[in-house]
Amino acid sequence: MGKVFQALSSDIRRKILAYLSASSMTAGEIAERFDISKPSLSKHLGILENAGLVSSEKKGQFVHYSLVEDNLLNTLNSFIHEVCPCGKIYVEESREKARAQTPGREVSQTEKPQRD
Amino acid sequence: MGKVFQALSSDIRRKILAYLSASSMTAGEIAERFDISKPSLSKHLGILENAGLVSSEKKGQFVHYSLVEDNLLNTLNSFIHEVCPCGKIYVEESREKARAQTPGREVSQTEKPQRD
DNA sequence: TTAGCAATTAGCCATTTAGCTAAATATGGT
DNA sequence: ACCATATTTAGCTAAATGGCTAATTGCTAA
Repeated sequence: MGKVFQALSSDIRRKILAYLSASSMTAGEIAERFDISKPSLSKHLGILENAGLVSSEKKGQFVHYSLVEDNLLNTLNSFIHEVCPCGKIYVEESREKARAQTPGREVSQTEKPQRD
Repeated sequence: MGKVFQALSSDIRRKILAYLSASSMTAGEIAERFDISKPSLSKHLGILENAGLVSSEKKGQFVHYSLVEDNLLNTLNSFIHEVCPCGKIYVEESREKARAQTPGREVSQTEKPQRD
């Protein structure tokens, strides 16, 4: 778990994860998007992959990278349970109540994403 | 948000957060628990406080530290929505289905905590 | 007011991190 | 075989991190 948080501690690495959220990309495509040299980016991708947040597949001379969503979600979730094992349910219940009482007004970040 | 992840990237700082999850403590009490000098620990507490993950209150010659649960939950949640905005609902639905089909068997980390 | 304890700040050193350029390692096309 | 392209590895430097001890600040109590 330390490796995951270490990986997430860098601004550019979090941006890379967000950039990969919609689709897989080659190392080159990612490097174009961010103002950084290819070797530097390669190292970041290596760190993300080593943390299990990203997976790579070589296709010919290209390497395609994609997000491993499950690892991210599971790690953050298990961390939350480690650190705030008791308080979480009250926060959740509070938000549910707020949602129920003033529907459409509670638009916090923690609200469930809409169904398509 | 960068500050929060930076703070979370350290092993000992995550341990401190976990240690504070049950109750507030003075800097000295925390320092006793971890094999580290008081000045070093003080710096860690400063980083956690600066990130908004911990709050401090001076009482006489002691400084009491306590966890700020909300900031942690909100930051992680908003990050998740940033990085996996679309896939999350499918993961959730999948888990709900699994839970419905084999009640009592699905005990993953992402399951809701029990009501007292 | 002076002694003593809690906590933080200052100053120092070793290690790690993040960036770069140049070189090496594929792979594909001619 | 040979050259061009994609990516990673090597090797370097500057800056950040994390630890320590010693010194400082603030408070309590004798």
